[in-house]
Amino acid sequence: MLARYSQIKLAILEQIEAGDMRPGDRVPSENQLTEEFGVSRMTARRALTELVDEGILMRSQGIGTFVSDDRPMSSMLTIRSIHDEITQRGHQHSCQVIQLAEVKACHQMSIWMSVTEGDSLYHSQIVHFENGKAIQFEDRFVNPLLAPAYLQQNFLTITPNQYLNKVAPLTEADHVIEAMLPAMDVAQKLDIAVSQPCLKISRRTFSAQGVVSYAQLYHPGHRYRLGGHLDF
Amino acid sequence: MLARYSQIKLAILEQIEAGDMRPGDRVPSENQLTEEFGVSRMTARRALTELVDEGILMRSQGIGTFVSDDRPMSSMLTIRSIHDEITQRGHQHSCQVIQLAEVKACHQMSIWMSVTEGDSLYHSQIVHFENGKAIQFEDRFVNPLLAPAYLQQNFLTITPNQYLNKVAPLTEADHVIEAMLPAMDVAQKLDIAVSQPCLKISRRTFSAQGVVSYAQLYHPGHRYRLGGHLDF
DNA sequence: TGTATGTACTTGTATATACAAGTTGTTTGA
DNA sequence: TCAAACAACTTGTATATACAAGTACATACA
Repeated sequence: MLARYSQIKLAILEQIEAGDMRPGDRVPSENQLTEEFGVSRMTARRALTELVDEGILMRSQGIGTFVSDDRPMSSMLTIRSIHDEITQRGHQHSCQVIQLAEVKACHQMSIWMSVTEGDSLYHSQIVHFENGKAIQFEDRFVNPLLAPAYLQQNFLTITPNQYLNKVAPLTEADHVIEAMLPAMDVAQKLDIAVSQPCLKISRRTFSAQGVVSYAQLYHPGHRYRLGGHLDF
Repeated sequence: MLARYSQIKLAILEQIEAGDMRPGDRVPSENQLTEEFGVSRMTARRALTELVDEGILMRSQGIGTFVSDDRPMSSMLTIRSIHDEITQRGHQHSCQVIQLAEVKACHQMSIWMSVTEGDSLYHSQIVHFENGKAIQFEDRFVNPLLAPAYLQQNFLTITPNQYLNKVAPLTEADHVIEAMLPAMDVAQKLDIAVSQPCLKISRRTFSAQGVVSYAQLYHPGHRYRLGGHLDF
């Protein structure tokens, strides 16, 4: 059962999606939504406020709330399997599983993955190679409830990403990209010096049921770049 | 007169800024804030909710609200002025113009900017500061035909990005992100050691008339991260 | 000892209400 | 005619309240 403010959000989004409301059009005022949906003004307000925060709507005091302009905003990072990425370049992909085990969630991890501290998590560490050279060290935690057979997978034939996308299709993701010096063990796994900068991507992926996985991906700075293209 | 929920937000931000609360620390619960500031729970809640939306705090039902990792994040999906990015975090932006001149296009640059080798280009070098700390070294080449008054701008009041977007609205962009060690002169401008990794973004921006600008943006790895969110 | 239960906390959702503040159009009055 | 005042709308801020849902810990019980 969805929260009522979520239902109102969906109703508005559907109308925009269907073209019933176009950019610049006025959406019902808080009071109109209050009557239409039989909720209090604060609930209607919450729906509008969140849509404004998400960039879908714009509002001005005294005037009203409106559908904002279309922002096509193609995402610059599509989430692709490292395997596809490498083979698409015509190169050979191989990988080595370093660890595959069940662990207990520490405090930090429990917050990131929205589980209780001490809950079971699956943990995998895999190094990916492109033409024999290490190109990614993947340190990943997985929610066992959403991917119960994770530990039984043969990651030499299917990447974690591919598997997770199969059992719990992605609906959302957020990620952070940073430049850093690798810890000693990371440097060793990537076969680089500790003074070689790394590109690190920390990514949480969501399915409809919640956080599926938290992955930290380390790439040797001199062997890997991220590219993207934006249209406006 | 600031709204009370804004005052509470500021109070919390100041404590984080001052180091009284560090990443992972617990912030007062809604009820504690209610007593401490003499406001209703909904008002305290609004302060926390907005800080969560801004990525400053994280919260879990039944557990509490915590300070999240405090390094600045910028959305990687949109091209924004570094000035907006910094002021939106409530921080102070300043910058220093190192160079502003007309140069001849070298071979490499002529290809990147789709001009003839030897053609005139405008070249600027600017260091941007967040609360006095260098956060971006911007090395930019501009097509004079599309932004003829570029050299006359006062970049202390308008960033190159803002100006270019005004005279030649962006239609497209592509960029490459990489981790690297800074050259000596870059390290010096960012006031970091040459052994400190940098996040480098190389970006070409297009308007309807063609390539407007080619920029190389260097950020200290330990002071800057790129963040993004994807929906499917 | 181990398990269930209760309690006290946390955040999440929802309502009803009040007044402030900004905008627009109409009406009133000089 | 023109300008001030007003009314009717909008969103913005703030309170008091209630219950739901998730977590943690102590306590009671078998």
